[in-house]
Amino acid sequence: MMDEKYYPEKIEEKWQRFWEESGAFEVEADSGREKFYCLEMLPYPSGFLHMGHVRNYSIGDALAWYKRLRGFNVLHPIGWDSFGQPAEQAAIKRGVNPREWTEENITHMREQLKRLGISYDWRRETAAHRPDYYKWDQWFFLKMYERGLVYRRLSPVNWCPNENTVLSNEQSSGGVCWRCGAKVEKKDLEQWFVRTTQYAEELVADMAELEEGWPERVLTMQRNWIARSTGAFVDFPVKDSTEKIRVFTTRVDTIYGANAIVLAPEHPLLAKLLEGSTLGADIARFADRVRERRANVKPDEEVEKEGMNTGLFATNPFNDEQLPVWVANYVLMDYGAGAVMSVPAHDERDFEFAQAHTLPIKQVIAPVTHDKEPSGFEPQLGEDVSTEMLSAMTDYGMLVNSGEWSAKLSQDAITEMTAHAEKKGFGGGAVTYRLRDWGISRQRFWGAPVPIVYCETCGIVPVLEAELPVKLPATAEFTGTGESPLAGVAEFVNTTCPKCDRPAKRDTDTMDTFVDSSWYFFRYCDPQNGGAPFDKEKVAYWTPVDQYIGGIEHAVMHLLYTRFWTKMMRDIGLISFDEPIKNLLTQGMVVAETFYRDEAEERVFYNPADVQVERDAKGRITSALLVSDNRAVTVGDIEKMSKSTNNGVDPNEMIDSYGADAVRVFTLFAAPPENELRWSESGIDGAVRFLRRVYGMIWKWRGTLDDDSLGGKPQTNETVLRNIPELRALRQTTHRTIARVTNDFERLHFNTAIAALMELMNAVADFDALQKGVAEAPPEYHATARFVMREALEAMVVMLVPFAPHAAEEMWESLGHAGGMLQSAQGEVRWPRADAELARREELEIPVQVNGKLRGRLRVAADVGEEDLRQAALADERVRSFVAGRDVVKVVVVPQRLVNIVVR
RNA sequence: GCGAAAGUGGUGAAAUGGCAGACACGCAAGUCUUAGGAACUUGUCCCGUAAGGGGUGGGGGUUCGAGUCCCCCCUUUCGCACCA
Repeated sequence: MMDEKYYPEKIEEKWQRFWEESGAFEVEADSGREKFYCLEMLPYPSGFLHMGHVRNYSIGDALAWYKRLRGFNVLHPIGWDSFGQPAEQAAIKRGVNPREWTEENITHMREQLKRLGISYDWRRETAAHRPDYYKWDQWFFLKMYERGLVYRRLSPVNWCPNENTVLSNEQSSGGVCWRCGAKVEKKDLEQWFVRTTQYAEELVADMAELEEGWPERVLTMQRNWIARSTGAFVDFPVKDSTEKIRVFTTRVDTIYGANAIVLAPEHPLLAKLLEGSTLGADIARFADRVRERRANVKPDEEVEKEGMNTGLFATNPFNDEQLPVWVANYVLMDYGAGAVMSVPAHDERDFEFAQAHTLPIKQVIAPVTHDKEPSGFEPQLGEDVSTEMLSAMTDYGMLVNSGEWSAKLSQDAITEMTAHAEKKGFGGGAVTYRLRDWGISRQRFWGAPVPIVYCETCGIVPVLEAELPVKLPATAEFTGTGESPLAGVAEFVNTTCPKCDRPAKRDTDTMDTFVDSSWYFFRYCDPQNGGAPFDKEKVAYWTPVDQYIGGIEHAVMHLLYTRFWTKMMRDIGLISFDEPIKNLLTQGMVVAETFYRDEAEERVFYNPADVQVERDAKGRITSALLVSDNRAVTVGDIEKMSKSTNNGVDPNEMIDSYGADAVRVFTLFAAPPENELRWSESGIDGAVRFLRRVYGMIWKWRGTLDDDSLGGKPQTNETVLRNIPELRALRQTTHRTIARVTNDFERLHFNTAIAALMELMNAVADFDALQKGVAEAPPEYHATARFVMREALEAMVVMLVPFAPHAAEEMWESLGHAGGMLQSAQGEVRWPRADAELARREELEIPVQVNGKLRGRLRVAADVGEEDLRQAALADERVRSFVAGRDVVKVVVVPQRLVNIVVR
């Protein structure tokens, strides 16, 4: 049955077949059992698994197995984020059909996942590009349309000139395309938007629920992205007009220091107010220039503040001062009110602007902290301080030069002045967010069609629910021009109006793929449902997700959208909680060494597999040779695995050489999951070595553990145990290891869990070596030894399942358990239980310090009392030599741990 | 510029305020051999023959005791970047 040698290929194939045939990982909702929903971020089917995927799924699988062995009903599904640009790029560049391309990729990647032996319930597999899935994207769109949560508007969109497509704000963050890095331009198009801002407040507030289970980093990023800001709005009446200019400010306390009102170049009032004025045309030109400049600005570039005086004046409602109205490039139309009051003395940007245009600077806040120097100038209250002030003073302080508000503190003034503005009707408190609504229209083919029809008589008409899905046509003409490909498919475009039945045209845009991924893990709970996105009861059982695992790159977009989607689903009555994901683990990147040569034209990178590294006596890398020509290559930086640096490794090749189990063990052992994982070929060798040692030990002992001929049935014999320390010691190690590994799993510290198993293996090997010397021992000894060994080996094998499931199943079977690890559990909890009594050390080694320095060690019984420990420490000969001739000031005794003698 | 996180052997790393470096990789010496990309044994933070001393980016502090807590600085990584 079991081979003497460890042949991963054979074992892995055997158990993968067994799992599949026995439906080992297929689960159903069962209200009688506690559930655990373990989820990994679904992959885009690019065609090939990379090491990042391997890491992601190895982490998830370890946890899923652990929870299963602890008796949980574990939902562990997978699917495909199969809409999106690469399929369409392939269509444009190589003329392949996106659907066929996608399906082939899925088939290939599914095989790769199966070779890794990840324990998915494959019956629940979903794919975004299939009509039975995207039907529900469209259904959600209609639901949101009914509730006014999606709307259409003409909007300057972020446009990637390289990929000819619209990008969301998030996707164009920093002014570059998130995927290809091209400079983003602006273009006006009719777009569909999801009103994410309607939930802005909740998206911030509910983060309190996530503090426990989400990385602080992710919460910070989301908070920064939403950027809730409280302040006030104030209306400034325009002189000689009935119009008012509204500004938003967080520092209404500085309003007496305003020297101008500054509008964004796109501000709608400009055109209105300057109608017929000669300046109007100049301003329009200025606005155009600013816009063009903005589109072409490089990510790190500092843009100089430019502005134009409009000649208009607005009245400060607090003091009736007439302020000039400017237009400037640094004011943004889509934040706050699109206009600001410029207070140069107390705002850095306004200060810079005032400097650039030699505007007066008036100080209205005086510093109150005495330990802080006023920022570089002596306050000359009431004067223009533009010559003295070297930088803006943005701290809170005491109001000066502010009429009746003078001498108040900033914080109080903000509250009172906001109330005043509200009472007088020219302002009030306001909260703004940086978060924008989510533009979901894409001029793309490979996505879910927007279920909307345009009728000449009825206007914008939603498709009837019964008519869903609006199916994508088989193909379209892929020109790559940025025009929606669907617009060229007459059979698709031409339809009839759902309301009046007359000829009408369909929306030819498709939805952002983040729509698909916003709710996919709800669909896993009920993937075949034809009448609803999912059954409410099934989802109520399985969700929320207990543990989500994926890359940090989704910290904002995906994870924010899915939080929004959850709240929307709650409000349409599908679910009853606020947050979809209880615990989030963001795994680090997989990185590797790079090797290169600088050739005449370019830098040529060589794959680490083709390079031989030389080391010195300390193990430091001294040089590297390319194996093929035996000449040196330069050792480069450690970088994320990528094509451009040619430092990637192919999971398939790794599995071929070492087996899936070893790949998984190494992946989890080499670093904690949040850290970068540095791929190392020798590291994976170590993983194989470890598995081989365990396997060899099982092979050696497997038959004899049940063998009655030597001393009878293996069993514990209390007398033997009491008298033979090595037997007690192995039991102790076994139970200590169980406690450690269990605890490590709860903290998701897989690397230390594996280290603990390695230690147990070392202890087992030592014990095994001892057995040579006790051949003549009495039968009771052997019976007990076998019992102790069985206990150690079985615990080790079960705890190894989450990391190396194939090898562990094989070894479990050879230890005499038929039917597989899960089946043989028969509803029992298979995970071993640590017996605290057995794990307890009998004797402790207590370090003794003198003035904090280690001076001796005491061997004492584990239950030694505090006073006895103190006496023993003081009596220790070595310790005494350090204490002699000095006064003992204090003796600190930490029970079970340490003694520190303080002397003078 | 703003914000966050992190700095520990040659490397990946470990350490509820209590023996710094577990477990591995690499390296060194050795054993065996069917000479391998095997297995096993031993050693491996630094200085020192040793006794001993030093050591967790640097500096200060709290404490009987600090890799761990607090303050300042340096470096690196990540996120945001005219958000009023």
